[in-house]
Amino acid sequence: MEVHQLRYFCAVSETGSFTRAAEKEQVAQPSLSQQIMKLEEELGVRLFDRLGRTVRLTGFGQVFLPRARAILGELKAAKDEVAERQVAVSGPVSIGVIPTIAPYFLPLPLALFSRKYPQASITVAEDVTARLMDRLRAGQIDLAIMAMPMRGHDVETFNLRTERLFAIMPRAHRLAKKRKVMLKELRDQPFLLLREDHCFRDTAIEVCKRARVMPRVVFESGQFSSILAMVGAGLGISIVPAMAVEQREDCAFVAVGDDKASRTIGVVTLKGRYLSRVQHAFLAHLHTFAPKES
Amino acid sequence: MEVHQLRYFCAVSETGSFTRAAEKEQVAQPSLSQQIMKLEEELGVRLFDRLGRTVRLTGFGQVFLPRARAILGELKAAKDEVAERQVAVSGPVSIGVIPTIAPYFLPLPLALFSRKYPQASITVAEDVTARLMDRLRAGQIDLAIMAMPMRGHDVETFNLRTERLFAIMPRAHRLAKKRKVMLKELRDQPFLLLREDHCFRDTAIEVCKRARVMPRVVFESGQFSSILAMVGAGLGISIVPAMAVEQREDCAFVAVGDDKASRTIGVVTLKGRYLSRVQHAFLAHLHTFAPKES
DNA sequence: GTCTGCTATAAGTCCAATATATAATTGGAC
DNA sequence: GTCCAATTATATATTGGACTTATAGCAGAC
Repeated sequence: MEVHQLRYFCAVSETGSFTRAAEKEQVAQPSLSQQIMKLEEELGVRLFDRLGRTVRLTGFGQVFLPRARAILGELKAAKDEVAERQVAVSGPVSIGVIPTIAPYFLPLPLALFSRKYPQASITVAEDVTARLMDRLRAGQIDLAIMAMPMRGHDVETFNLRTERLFAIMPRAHRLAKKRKVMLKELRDQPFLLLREDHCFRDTAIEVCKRARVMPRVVFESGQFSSILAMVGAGLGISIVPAMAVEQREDCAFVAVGDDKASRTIGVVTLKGRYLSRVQHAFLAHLHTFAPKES
Repeated sequence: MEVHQLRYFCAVSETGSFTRAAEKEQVAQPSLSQQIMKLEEELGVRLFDRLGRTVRLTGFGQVFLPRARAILGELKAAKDEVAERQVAVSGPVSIGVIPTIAPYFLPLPLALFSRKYPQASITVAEDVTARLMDRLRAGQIDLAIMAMPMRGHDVETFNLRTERLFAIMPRAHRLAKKRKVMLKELRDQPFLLLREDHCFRDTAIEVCKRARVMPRVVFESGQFSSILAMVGAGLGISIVPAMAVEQREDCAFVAVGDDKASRTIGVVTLKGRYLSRVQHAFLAHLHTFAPKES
């Protein structure tokens, strides 16, 4: 049973004639006759009574006609819906962000995009890098915002921004008034760091290592705000990226002067993943937050 | 958009692999790949993400899948319904009968058929010959039972039975005691006849003409029972076919002795008209009431 | 690196839908 | 009855498209 057979059948039903149906369907009459016969053969019943001058539906034809029409209608509807979704910048966008970026970077781009495309429904999943990558590969999220570089032959990335690191210490700390601090000056200070699965912990430890400093960890948390509060309480010091810097009564932020004491964040997508119109639009939107390429 | 493309699409969705889908659909994998690509091209979107080892539906694919499944399901349902109607001796049978046959002949065959095929639903249209033929040609009735012969290149007929005619007169009539009567003996009798559009009126007049008798009509009706009552009341005499003969206090029935004083009834179907299983069964059932062919 | 498993591409085959031409049938005019 | 117009069915040839086989390309495992 083929689609064109159904089309021909409906055309004959409507015109009441093989000849006129053939004209309507832009096909030679014998071809149409054959296809109708083939359909009748497959169904095992005659669909039309050929009464010389005129052609009329049999009882079976009358039963089959509405179904054939429904099927043709649904074929068109299916096609239309896809086309509709294609032109409309609407539908779901699912993004993943690591916790050390989400609260600082995301609000603005998200708000701007939502205002530009009110039809888009964005879902944000906040999770650590490893699990975000799992979700990305599983197709659960369309893109992820995380720390760069992210290597892997199955992903594509671009950078959003690179930010300096800041040492954070209690107001009363001896280094608190400096405009800049070198990491080696922080040697032997008690460190407050993120938990192990957070990638910024690795970043912090990495830059320390580079400065020949082995941080002594006295507190671990899943978010900067806890760390800030603890530092403010005098528990120790820490390192945070620029975007986590905020005005606080109890804390002082001092730029880290070491070379390469920075974090780069960027966007990761799965290579070969087809993105819908909205998803693509969101990606393009994020691109506007990226540094100009020269 | 072709049916097999939808089948392939669903198969890939279910198996998550072009190769396994090809096996399932009994087709070479490249062919299946081509058809999927063709479908994607027609829709203008990618339906699958090809991610090396695995294949996954895109957002569009997820939208399209339920619709594709529905369409395939309805194709099958349409086919099944036709097949169902084909094997089952059930459904509508619409027959037409002239009023001078209906009450006498029809009850028995109808009852027997209904008992044999309880699923069949028979509709009887009682009307005069001309209008029955219109209905037959319009496809409103499947067959008609009427007086033979019925000529016409677009119909097929067979005879059911030939019956003698009977003169009907009041008990007190001078001819009432005879076993046989010739039409010429009825000359000058007041005649009660059916109305003009009833064919048995023509039959009666025809046999009279043959006997050189011009009936003087004093009453016309649409049914024999009225005529019988009037004859019983002494209004005059009439002629009826054998099947209309019944025991009555007030009437006497005397066989008409003239040659060819008979009526033949038969079944008419439209040539080239397709009959469903039940309709055919009813036709065959009527055949069992026909005289044996030698 | 090699091997395996998967999809895409290439080239050729073959069937089925199509077109053209014509026969067969019917309906209507005469 | 014959003849003509209209319609569908049949015959034959063509062609387009789905199919096959073979192979390339690519990712992942080892």
